[in-house]
Amino acid sequence: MPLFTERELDVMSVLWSLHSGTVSEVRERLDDELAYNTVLTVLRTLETKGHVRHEGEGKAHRYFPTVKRSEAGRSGVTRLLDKVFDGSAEAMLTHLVSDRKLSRERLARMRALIDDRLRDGRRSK
Amino acid sequence: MPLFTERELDVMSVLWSLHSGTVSEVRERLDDELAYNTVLTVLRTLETKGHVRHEGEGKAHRYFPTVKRSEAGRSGVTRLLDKVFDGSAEAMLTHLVSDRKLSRERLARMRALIDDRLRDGRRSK
DNA sequence: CATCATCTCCTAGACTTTTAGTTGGAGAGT
DNA sequence: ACTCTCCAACTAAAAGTCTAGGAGATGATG
Repeated sequence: MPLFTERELDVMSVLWSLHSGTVSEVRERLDDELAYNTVLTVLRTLETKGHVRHEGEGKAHRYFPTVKRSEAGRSGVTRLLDKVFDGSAEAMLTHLVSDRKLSRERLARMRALIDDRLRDGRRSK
Repeated sequence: MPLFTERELDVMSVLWSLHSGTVSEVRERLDDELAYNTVLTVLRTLETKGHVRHEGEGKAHRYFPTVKRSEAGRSGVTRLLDKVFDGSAEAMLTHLVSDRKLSRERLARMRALIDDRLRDGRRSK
């Protein structure tokens, strides 16, 4: 189960959206202004932990996530669900849909997702 | 925005479910077997940060959460949504409903939750 | 060859997690 | 009253992790 610190998550977030990145590329996209070396350090820590790997690219290194967004997503959701929502998926969903500007389209897709599950369940029960 | 470390979250989780607890009560409910002092230290750290408070009870201290589950829930969901799911509530919902033993009843309630939002949205748009 | 970007090595403060050892009070026994 | 034991809190601190970045080597390129 991948677990990230705050800063590591910032960096992973950038890598997931770029698919890969050099230290400079990551650095540019971060919200906070960090020194080049700081970003490099975080990437190396992530590499030690096995969450990213790198390849040489000219003189620079290009880093790739080895953990998928969805894996991190799963463990994050599980953790939050267990520890904070005491296993109540409804409680968590409430926060997900409340007080947030979700378009009708998005909400409709979300409902469709649940409908699908309800249909599947009927058969496989 | 309350932010908890791993261990702090374990302890908060127990406090939320018991509503309050002494060091020993919390200790007994934790999954990991920690020394009494370890739990005490975590509680004191949480108190310093303002996430719990305590009252005397005989010679012992009784700790109370000062942060509600729902507050922690909101910030947790927001963080996960932004950093891991790149703002996609559907993607997050997918993890919430997939590959988990959710009862029909629970799924139905979840759908109802979204239906409510869709109805509200129609009026307030 | 000088320069610029990037890497490697290293340091350091702050925070987290864990625990050993100490203090003090309440109740039980003598 | 004195001492023993038990419990809980407090003190102190070791060990580990996280965050941040300086100093200097390196290598590609003008």
